[in-house]
Amino acid sequence: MVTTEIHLETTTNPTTVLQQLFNSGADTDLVLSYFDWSTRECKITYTLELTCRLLHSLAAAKMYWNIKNLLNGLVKDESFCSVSSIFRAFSSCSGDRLCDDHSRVIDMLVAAYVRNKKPHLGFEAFKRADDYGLKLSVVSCNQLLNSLVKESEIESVEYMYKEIMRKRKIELNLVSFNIVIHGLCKVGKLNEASDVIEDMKSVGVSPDAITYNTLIDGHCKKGKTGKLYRADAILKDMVESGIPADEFTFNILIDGFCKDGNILAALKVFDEMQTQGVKASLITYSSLIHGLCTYGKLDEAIALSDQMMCSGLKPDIFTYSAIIKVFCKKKMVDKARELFDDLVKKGMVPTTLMYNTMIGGLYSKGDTEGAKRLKNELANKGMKIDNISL
DNA sequence: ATAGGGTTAG
Repeated sequence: MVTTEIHLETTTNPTTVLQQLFNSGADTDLVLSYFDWSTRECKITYTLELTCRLLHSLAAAKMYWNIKNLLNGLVKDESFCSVSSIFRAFSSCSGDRLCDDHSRVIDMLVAAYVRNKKPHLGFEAFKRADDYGLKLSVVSCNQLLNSLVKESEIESVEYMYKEIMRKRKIELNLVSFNIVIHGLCKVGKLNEASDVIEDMKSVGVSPDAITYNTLIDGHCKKGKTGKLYRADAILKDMVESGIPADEFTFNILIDGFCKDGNILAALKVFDEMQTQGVKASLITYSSLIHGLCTYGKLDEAIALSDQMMCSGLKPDIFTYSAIIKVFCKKKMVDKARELFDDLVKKGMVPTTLMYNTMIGGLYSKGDTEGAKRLKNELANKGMKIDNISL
């Protein structure tokens, strides 16, 4: 049995105690206990250097859960430590060169920024990690890329992608490529997205259904004339590569054709979907019902919503919204009102747009009283009608 | 998983 004796000089300064603990080679568990206890009881904030020294010890001891907690605290208070100060503290607290343990802490720092909704700081950390020769993991990179896509920070996504591909130290995987392609499609950079598909193939990563679906959706949502033609061509590529269209593919195409005003084509895809044994979902029905409503095919829309109910699907807020719109447009306001009450009863919260639709429907039927009641209800929730349209 | 895991549709 090994016993470590620690000789502490009589002192009341927690910083001195912590330093002595480090220098005496105390167990990381013990150092952490003292760090936590003194932070809590003495309300002390240690210097970034000491904190980083602790983080490094924790990494060496593989105490990752503790690192995660500590980093969460650091990241929440960004006035206390900038990204650059953290890196500086790391290089000054370690005598030797930065090692794998440092990489791991910095990797977890990036993940902490993402968790705390600060992707721009994660991006800064990504750049600095490279300056300091630290290697991030593909998991943290993907988390960062994904949060940058969500924030529509596509320039940063492109920068990261290009740097990683140029330096070839981090090996991107299928998910990484899919995230980058999604980001590019989101801002309409469809050619760049296709280039990424070529890149991934050249490094031996094969596109999957998500890759193709993302690109197809990109073409449906962007581009003017012939956009569905291009989407169709990608679908052909997809199937030829041995990847069959799935639920996402069909839904993307159906919505694409509906938004393009080509209801017949959308219905054809809907048929094909069923022929191939892919089950229609709430998303399928809400796209179609919405499309049919927009182009005045109200009876078909109602028939489809009946079909949906019969298939055992329970409408959600999106499908309710589409069906209510259909009934209002058909001046079957009682039926619409019934559904409106129904969804509220089920605990769903109507959107302002749905109130607008209902109020518009009631007015067009001459039910001024009913319209006023709903208007008041809306006002009581602090919401406002903008424009009433059907 | 040495911690941790990310992507597509209304």
